Amino acid sequence: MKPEMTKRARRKAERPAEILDAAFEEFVKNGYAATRLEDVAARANVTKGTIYFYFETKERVFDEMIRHKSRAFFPELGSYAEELEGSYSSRLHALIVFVYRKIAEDRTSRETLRFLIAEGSRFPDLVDRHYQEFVRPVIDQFEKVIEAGVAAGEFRASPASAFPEIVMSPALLLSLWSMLFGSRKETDITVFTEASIDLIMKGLAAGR
Amino acid sequence: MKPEMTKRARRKAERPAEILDAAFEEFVKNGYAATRLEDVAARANVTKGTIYFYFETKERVFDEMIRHKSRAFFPELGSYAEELEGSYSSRLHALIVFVYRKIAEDRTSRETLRFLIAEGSRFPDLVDRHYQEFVRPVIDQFEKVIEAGVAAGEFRASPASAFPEIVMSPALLLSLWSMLFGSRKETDITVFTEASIDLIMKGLAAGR
Amino acid sequence: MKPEMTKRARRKAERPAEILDAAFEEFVKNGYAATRLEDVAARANVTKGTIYFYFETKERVFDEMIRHKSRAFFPELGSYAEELEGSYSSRLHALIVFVYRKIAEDRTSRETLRFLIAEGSRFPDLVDRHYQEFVRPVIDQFEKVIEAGVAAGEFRASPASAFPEIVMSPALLLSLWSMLFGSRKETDITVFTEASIDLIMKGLAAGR
Amino acid sequence: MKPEMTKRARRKAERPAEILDAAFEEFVKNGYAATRLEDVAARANVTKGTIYFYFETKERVFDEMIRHKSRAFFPELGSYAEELEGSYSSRLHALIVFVYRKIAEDRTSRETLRFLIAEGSRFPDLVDRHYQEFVRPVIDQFEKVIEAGVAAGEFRASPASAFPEIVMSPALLLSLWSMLFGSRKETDITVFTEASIDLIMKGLAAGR
DNA sequence: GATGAATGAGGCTTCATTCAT
DNA sequence: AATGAATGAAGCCTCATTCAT
Repeated sequence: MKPEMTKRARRKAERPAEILDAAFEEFVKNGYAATRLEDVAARANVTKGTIYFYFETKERVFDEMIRHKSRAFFPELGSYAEELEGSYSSRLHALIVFVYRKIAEDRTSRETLRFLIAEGSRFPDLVDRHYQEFVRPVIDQFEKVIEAGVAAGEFRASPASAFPEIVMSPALLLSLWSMLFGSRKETDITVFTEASIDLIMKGLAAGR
Repeated sequence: MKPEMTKRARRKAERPAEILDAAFEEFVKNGYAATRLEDVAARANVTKGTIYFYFETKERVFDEMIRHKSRAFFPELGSYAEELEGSYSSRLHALIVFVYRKIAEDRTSRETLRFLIAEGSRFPDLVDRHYQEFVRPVIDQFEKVIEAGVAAGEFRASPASAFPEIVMSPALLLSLWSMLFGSRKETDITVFTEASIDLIMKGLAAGR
Repeated sequence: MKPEMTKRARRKAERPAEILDAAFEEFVKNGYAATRLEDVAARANVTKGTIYFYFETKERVFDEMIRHKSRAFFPELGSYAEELEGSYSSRLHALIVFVYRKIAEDRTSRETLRFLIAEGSRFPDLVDRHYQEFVRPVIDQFEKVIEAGVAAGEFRASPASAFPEIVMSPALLLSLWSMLFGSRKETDITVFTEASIDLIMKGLAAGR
Repeated sequence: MKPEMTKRARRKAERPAEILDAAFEEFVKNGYAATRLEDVAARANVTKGTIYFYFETKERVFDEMIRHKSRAFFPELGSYAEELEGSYSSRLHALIVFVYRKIAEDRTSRETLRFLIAEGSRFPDLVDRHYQEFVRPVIDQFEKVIEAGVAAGEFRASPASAFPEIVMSPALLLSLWSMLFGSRKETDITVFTEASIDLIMKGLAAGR
């Protein structure tokens, strides 16, 4: 009768992801506490009961949603820097651009960051996991490239080497800016990115 | 019996601030939606009804709490840069230190930033106001100093001049870090500050 | 300083009545339960506390308000019919006009009737009192005139004599109409009155 | 276990009516503002939440309750007079008896009238609707019969013809009487009805 | 698997009432 | 006499969660 009802099995397999995608949108819109599971259900075209068939509680929905959205996030991350070639400053440049793409430009990661900031105290495990899986590895990548660059005489032995995350701080600023002022303050991402990379590179560069 | 229960008038004048201070703590702990006004009342040593004597709704309590906490925040801000003397790089240095002190080290401003991120969509006016009163003025200060420094030949004409806020991005990173990972990742603020300033200054410095 | 504050004593003596007048207006506007004593106070230009200085409870305010408004209502009632002269039909005519004036045209009595209907079950004493002081006496007046008229051969011995209040039913209808449909259905009171009296008189008149 | 707990579907279809019936009783007992939805729920053997599953607000419950109770009220009304035969005075007689039955004797309609009087200002739409659906049609019926009767020479061209509702005023008086004085003043409805009809008929009758 | 009616704890808000000043 | 800050009981409404179908 209903053509879209043909592959029931297929639907069934997709349901959880559909629910989590709907949950993402609703949680983005209202935050954790103010989101009603009923609205999540409506957006996913199921009923409240169905959500409880797949997830035990609202907290669980939120937690799984974050996992779901983070899943295919930085899979290539661990090895990205190793594939880079050329001068260390060009490698660092590539790495920063990579981070910008992930952090500042992508809506999902921006909203995930917002979730961590807003609901972190309610979901400390989430924060831990993100630190270990995403933040720490990224910092490590930066650290390696910078240290190697210093060793190679490309970068000076600046005190900033002790805080490699500084080089990604403009990306976070951009992310925050669009999170907070979104429509209010338009920023040309490309130009901003190049400007910040230019500043960082000059800041790190060895004298002469 | 209770010595602090002296003057009714004095209490009345203090009550709103007491309530807003209590509200700050509770909202910090649970976020807007998950905070119960009853807990705010208990923390302020009043009853629920008293809160409603001073504030119309929970939203209003939140809004006024933010105003209250922001009030004496950047009063000297507009004129700070003008009082600075010496080379432009030393002025910029002083300005960055000033911002660090305000943004990265102060718990109140950190949590206010968290509120803006977490509840901004529910309180768009708040975000507007903070942009106009705090963010824009700070950016303007940076812009003036940098432009003057460029004109004086102290700083190079870098593309970063178009985005003066970049120079405060490490401060925001630090603020975010302590917001998110607080206990998990201790950072030596002083060292971090100096490291980031060193990086920024070198990045802006005129060649030769 | 404030000229209206001169005669404090005078104010004091008038306060209760001012409060009750204000209460009347507010109770008319919202009904008993939905009226806030605070609004009554505001309308009377006093504060809530003052109301409690004069009246024990909200119920008491309502009760006294009704008494206050009913006080000078039918003082002449008991003796009105006795002062009438002429034919019984002219006396009845005068009596009906008198009732119309009191019941159908006067806002205070109309709203009092509404109070009795709306809040009667909460204030049974009020209803009792009004029945004994106003309704019963009026009916008795009608009864006397009608009986005398029948005895005199002016009116026929109709079964309606057993229910003298029937002759005032059009007045109540009019009162109800304006209570309910007020603006919706304008009725020319004078014409309506004369029409209903004409009908009643003809209905009571002795044949031939 | 509980035999009445049979079919879920059947319950679902019945619930709203059960709730509205319970609401009627509670609103009758206390009036709109003083009625607690919790008591309505208890009377309907459901919980508070269930009421909100079917109705959006307390106002909505009240509004729908009135609709529910008025629904099968005057369905035959529009055509009743047309089915009447015989002399116009016998038709009018039948019509008045019909109205008595509906208005003065029926508890539901009496309490509905009380609601309109008591809560009319809070629910102006309700008053409008009742005027258009019930009051106006009834008046129109009377008007037609009286005019035809006048044209046929059965009734005189009295000024009361301009206010046909006068003929139902005794019925409203009776309704009011039982609303207000209920137990206090017992009236024999049948006798009262006949007495008032006798009066009205004589009042309208053509001379000779 | 999915539904959606039903539950009930819990939070926001109101307001009659009190009482120190 | 009058004030108005403070109280706290009570009611409306929401929504996560359950469960019979």
